Amino acid sequence: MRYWLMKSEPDDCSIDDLAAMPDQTVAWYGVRNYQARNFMMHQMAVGDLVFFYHSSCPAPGIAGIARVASPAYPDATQFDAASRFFDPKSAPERPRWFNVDVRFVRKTRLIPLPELRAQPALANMRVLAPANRLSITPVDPDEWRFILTTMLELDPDEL
DNA sequence: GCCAACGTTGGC
DNA sequence: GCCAACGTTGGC
Repeated sequence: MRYWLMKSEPDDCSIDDLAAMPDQTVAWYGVRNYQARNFMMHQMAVGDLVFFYHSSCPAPGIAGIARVASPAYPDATQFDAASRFFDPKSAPERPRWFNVDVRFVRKTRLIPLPELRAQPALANMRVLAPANRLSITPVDPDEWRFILTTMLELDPDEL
């Protein structure tokens, strides 16, 4: 079991939007970065836990918790000429881009980015690295536990 | 809207 | 395979 942080622009899909989806599940389409894609293809497993992070918005930060709900499968938007994620170099018989499905677990209080940065225990957290732009980053088990128990005052065993 | 960082593209 | 140009990300 691994832990992840996945960025979403709340204008596209916020934690509340995820909670309102049918089955509270959404396809994590639109990733067009090989490193992030490879995480989904090769390292994610159904059941992995995810911090749902709001990015490119007035108050960026962790907004909730989700779970990986499917294996990686070809991202449908790469074949859709009307989509902003269309990739003319991709073809159904050799897809370039994959996504997993992600299911809502719970909303949390918003932990703003500056509050994350202020924690010495999170000094090495991947998403906080200078100029990090990866939309999906691994989270160390120690970091996961620290954020859950100390910052959110939640019991990791009750998710 | 600015801008720094960084991944990707494409000419050579 | 190098590297300059360009596009994107994302915090501020």
